[in-house]
Amino acid sequence: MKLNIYNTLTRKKEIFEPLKPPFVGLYVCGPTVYGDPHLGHARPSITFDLLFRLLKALDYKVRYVRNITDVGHLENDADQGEDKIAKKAKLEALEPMEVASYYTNRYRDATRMLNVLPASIEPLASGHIIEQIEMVKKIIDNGYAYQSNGSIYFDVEKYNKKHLYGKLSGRVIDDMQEGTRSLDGQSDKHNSFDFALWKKASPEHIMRWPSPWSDGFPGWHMECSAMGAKYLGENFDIHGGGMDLMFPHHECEIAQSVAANGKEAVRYWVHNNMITINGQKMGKSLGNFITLEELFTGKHKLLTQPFSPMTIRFFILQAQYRSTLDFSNEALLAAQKGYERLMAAIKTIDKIAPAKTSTIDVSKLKEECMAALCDDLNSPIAIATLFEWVKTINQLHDKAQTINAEDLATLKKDILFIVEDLLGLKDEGDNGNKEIVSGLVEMLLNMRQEAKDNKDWSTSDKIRDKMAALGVKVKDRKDGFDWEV
RNA sequence: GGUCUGGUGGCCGAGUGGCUAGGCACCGGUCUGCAAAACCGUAUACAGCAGUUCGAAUCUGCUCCAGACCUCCA
Repeated sequence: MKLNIYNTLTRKKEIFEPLKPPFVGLYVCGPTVYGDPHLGHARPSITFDLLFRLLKALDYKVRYVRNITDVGHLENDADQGEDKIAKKAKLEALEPMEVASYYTNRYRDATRMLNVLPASIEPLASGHIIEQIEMVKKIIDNGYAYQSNGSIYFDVEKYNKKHLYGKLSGRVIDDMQEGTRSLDGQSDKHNSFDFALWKKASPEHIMRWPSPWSDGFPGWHMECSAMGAKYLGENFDIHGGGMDLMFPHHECEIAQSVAANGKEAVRYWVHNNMITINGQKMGKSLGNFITLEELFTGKHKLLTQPFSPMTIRFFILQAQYRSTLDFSNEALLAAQKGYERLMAAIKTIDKIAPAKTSTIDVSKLKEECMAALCDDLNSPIAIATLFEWVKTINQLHDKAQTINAEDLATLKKDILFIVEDLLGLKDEGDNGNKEIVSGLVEMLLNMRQEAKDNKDWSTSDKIRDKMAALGVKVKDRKDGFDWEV
């Protein structure tokens, strides 16, 4: 089965053909670590985790590179633009790397909870300064960058004469000139749309490295080009990220690669859409985001209850990655119920008694789910298919249909493969359910107490015996009961 | 202003020319001491207008509305 994937570059779904099968190079823009990971971050994490899992299931040997941006990401592109990490560090009186490490850990914790597989390589921008400097040198040597007050800028106009700047985002350079004319503080740049490859650090700037041009730091777009080339080669298969990165970030990456190496690096550009809240993009700059921790704990004014990591994952997978997905308590609650129903059905499989013959065709499950996922990661269709099987499983349990032992084994194997291995959904089980457990035990024992009060001894003994069998010891007292596991 | 998406039933969300996903919620029924679960069934929809077509949610045009990007954002 072949993967069909939407390529932003061509605005079409294309059959995926790796450059060097069976190897696949996948690069995805990770977070800039200056704040807590939020629901928006979960989207690309899960989307490309699904792609990673699917590619592996298709027997490709995948090298998945997901970077951590810990330097170079400016607040804006003007000369006075402040590095995001440095700014946060100043605010909290910390070493910049302290900030970066803290939020990197927070990000890793959150993605682990979402059952996102670790990337093959998770490089830090700050660990690849040399590679970035080397790439800037190449661009300068090829005549596509100029120096200005110790900073190096990419000469977009010159590049655009030979190549097409804007091919990914559909942007035209002449239009852009008008749109951004009003910004001040760009005296170092020849044109407003030129972007920084290397920035000279101001005296108070802490994060700085030596370079042939000045003590400074690399521009944001450099890191992905440099690290992608380092770990995946000058030519690789897939580059992913959020749609909001399409311009300027990814556009600049293309220009940098062409300017440095004479060819484009990426074959397939894949972009996930945004999560919205009340129809508006959820984003740090808009201040309307909900962090993942807030979701997991329910501590946010917009949340009526906590939502588990798997509920979030299921919620995101219920939409196709190229559509916007609107957040609401109602939608999350629906996702939670649906997820629970799916998990319950998987447990029910073990209770089905095999029959001599099957009235169902088990082979279709895996086939249809794989076909859906291979069609541009259509996880909603895969999930819809799963729910048809949830119904079938329940019917089998009710003996409205029959299944033989062999098919039953296949059914279980395939459904676990789709749900756990591909979609990455796992049973959250009893973790952290102590309150529920003790609540349940108390409730049972209170019921038993009522039975005892009514002298319904058979019931009360039955409850005690069954609970004992489950490992709950009941101790009667004069005025009630004690219990322990 | 430029570029680009999208508007599907109470909510979320698939679906690119006929066969009208799926989840959640609702309603009726079966089952059940009651409840829950499960099963069976019903209902509700394609922003508007015009056009193409035997036939359009799906194609074309226009209108309205919403959103994204054009400064940083996943």
